[in-house]
Amino acid sequence: MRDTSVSTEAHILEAAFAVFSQNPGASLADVAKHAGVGRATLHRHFSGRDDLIVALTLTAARELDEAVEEATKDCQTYTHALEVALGVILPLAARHMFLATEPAPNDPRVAEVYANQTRDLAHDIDMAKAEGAFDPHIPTEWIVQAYDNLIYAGWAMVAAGNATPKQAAALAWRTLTQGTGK
Amino acid sequence: MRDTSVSTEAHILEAAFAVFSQNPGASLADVAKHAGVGRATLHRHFSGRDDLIVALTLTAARELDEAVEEATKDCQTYTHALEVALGVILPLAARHMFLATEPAPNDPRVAEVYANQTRDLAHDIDMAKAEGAFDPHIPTEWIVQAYDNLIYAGWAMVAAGNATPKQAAALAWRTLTQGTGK
DNA sequence: GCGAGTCGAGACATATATGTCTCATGCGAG
DNA sequence: CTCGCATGAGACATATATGTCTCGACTCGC
Repeated sequence: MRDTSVSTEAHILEAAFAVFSQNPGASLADVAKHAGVGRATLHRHFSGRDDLIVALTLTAARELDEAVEEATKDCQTYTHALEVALGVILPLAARHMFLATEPAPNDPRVAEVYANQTRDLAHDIDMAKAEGAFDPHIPTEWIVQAYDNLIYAGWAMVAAGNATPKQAAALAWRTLTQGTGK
Repeated sequence: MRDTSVSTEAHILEAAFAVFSQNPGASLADVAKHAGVGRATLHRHFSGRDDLIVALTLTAARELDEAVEEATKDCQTYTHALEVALGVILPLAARHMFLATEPAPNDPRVAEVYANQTRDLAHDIDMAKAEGAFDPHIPTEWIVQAYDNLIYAGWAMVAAGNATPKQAAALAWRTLTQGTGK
């Protein structure tokens, strides 16, 4: 048996990230063409659009987890880990952010992934609160929202050519922790 | 001649805001049904989906402009005006935010509206910088992004039932100006 | 009451995305 | 070399949204 299956799936997923990032409404034919595979082949690996989106979501979550894990493994504090994580998440946003606007397939695995991400982030923020990084009177839910949306803002800055990923991450972290005041 | 045309258009636009807010991918048939109008009637007033989206965009922009104008007309400083504006924009976000994810029709009027909004906001922020509200070393483009995305974060808080619009607006403004630190 | 204009319902045609199927091809394992 | 398997190309059927058209009913101004 040839082992091309795995690599074909990977190619399709990679093409899907590229195509959907630029045009979230692209057709599966567009994805197949960009992947250099036949439309039928795409259907052999993913039963339909929803299935593909689910696979993309799980892949994106795994990429994020691995990148954050790798980057923060030597961090001494939760606060520093959150800052470092922001720096590695932001460049990946260009690949992943379209999933936020995509109509989410009603899949339990996707729901679990999102729930886990939010829960883990809330946990780390609570720990950082205990370290004194955040005002304990501010709801953790708000800091989660602000964290996510300032990452999005940073990605928009990079996309508009107004900052490098590093600069955007620094601005986002500074704004989250100290605001934009003097 | 009956004057029902204007009111019919208004009904359709209102229904479109309601329907698309909950499901950005809804069909025009859904909009017509929700408006209590025949599908053909919708096409008599709006040539197609793109035309409808353009009308929604222009309507939303006008609503925002009027609300902000009215709320800030007595403000003494640009800084205070930005804070007040944030408070009136946030509740409207529930109606308007789907337009941000909608594939934007390539219409010059829409482009002009967005350009004006960004330009005006950047101008007000520059003025507020001069008043000392923002660190002049931070790019105005970033503050624009942070302002917009913290509004979105506030709307998400409200949508999740974690805050009232007033509370969310206060959190967004506090975060923008002072961050979430102690 | 009358006519003009608008409306709701629905038939009809069209476009596009989607999903399935077939068949010849190419490539690697044995 | 030969067989097996995944593939590319493309035909085919289907579903859904879209856009146009017609027709009878309604309402308002006159």
